[in-house]
Amino acid sequence: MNARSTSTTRDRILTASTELMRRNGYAGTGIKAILALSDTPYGSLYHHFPGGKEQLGTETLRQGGLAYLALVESIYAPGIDVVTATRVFFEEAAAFVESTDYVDACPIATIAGEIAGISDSMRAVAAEAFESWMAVLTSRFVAAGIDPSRSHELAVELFCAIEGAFLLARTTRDAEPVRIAGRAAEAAVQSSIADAPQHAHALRT
Amino acid sequence: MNARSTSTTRDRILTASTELMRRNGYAGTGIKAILALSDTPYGSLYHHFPGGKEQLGTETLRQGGLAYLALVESIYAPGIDVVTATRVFFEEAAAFVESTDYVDACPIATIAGEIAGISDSMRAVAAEAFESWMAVLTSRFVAAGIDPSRSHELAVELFCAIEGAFLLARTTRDAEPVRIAGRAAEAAVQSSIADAPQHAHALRT
DNA sequence: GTCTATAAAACGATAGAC
DNA sequence: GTCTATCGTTTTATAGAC
Repeated sequence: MNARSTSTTRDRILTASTELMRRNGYAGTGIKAILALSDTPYGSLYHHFPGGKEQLGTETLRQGGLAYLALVESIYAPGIDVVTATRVFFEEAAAFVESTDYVDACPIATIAGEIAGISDSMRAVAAEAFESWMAVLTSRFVAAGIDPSRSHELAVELFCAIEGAFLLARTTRDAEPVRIAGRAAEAAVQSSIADAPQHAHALRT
Repeated sequence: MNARSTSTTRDRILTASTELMRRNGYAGTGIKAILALSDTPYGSLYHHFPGGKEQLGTETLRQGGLAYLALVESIYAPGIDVVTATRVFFEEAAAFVESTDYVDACPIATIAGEIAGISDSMRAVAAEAFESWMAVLTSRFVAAGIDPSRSHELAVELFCAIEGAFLLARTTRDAEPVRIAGRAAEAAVQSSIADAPQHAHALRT
């Protein structure tokens, strides 16, 4: 056995789980649907995921979180202008939602909203993923000269804008909310840079 | 039979459904759990909701939408300063999420995210509810002297901010994102008024 | 590690007495 | 309109052959 063959089946299951759960949520996605999509026999799933559905959900959240983290890091590449990055991020998000006919948006938001109140272990993994995205944004804003405290707020604002817009876009089958949220986000980043002091930080009244 | 007794059982079922589905979603909420919470026998549900679970979900979305519409209308009361209303709205939202130990937030967002891709009829009802809230916001902003097109964008931005913040607050068990989003929303409304070409007098000072 | 057959429980829904 | 008993299906999970 080589390294590739030992992880292929497991990855295929996880890919199918991510695709289905991001659309229909955790409770709305059946084990059998995951097996059918990944073309995997029933028993293999419990060999690779002995913890059953909850383990599968947890690792789906983790994988989705890492995938989106990579996307955020690639768009907010170190050294790239954060205003431009913000515009590109929302533009690409809007185009993506449209390209999937409004079924796919955030890989883990639907799951997170559903399990936040019933599984604390899954909730914690989702929280970790969300915070990892915002940590990247915060660090990029700080690197752009924005006050650390303001950078964190800005990251939270951007997160809220994109997630709220994703929900609205999927529900109304219209990507315009993502573009509207994007223009607002871009302006917020722009004005935060304009307000940023060059050296000593001044207290704002 | 009088008017009150004919609607009591039905309302009790709907109240229980709203409470459970807003937390655990549509697929995550079982009929039996709704019956147990509402202390209603099994058969009564299918007497009042012959369409079964999907009808129950649809009317839950409708009721949740109307309840939140009333809340938005009460906070954004005609004649009240929209900047103040925005601050109050987010402050009360943050306090509410905390008071429920981060399990309750938007009454229909969790359901909407889950069913957007599987039930077009339920999706349409959720979209109608979301748009009714934004219509109130838009009309209030227009009344405050903000350009109609800008008013609509502002309403979308506020919707995205609160829904994204709700998701983040429930997932991280922290209401601070709601407060951060609120301050940003308040500033956005404020600056939109400042940019407004005409007089921005509130009807009442 | 892969696969099938099946167990055990939960689900949505119905029938029919009252 | 209320309530109980129960149907048929689907669900998660396991057992055991290969």
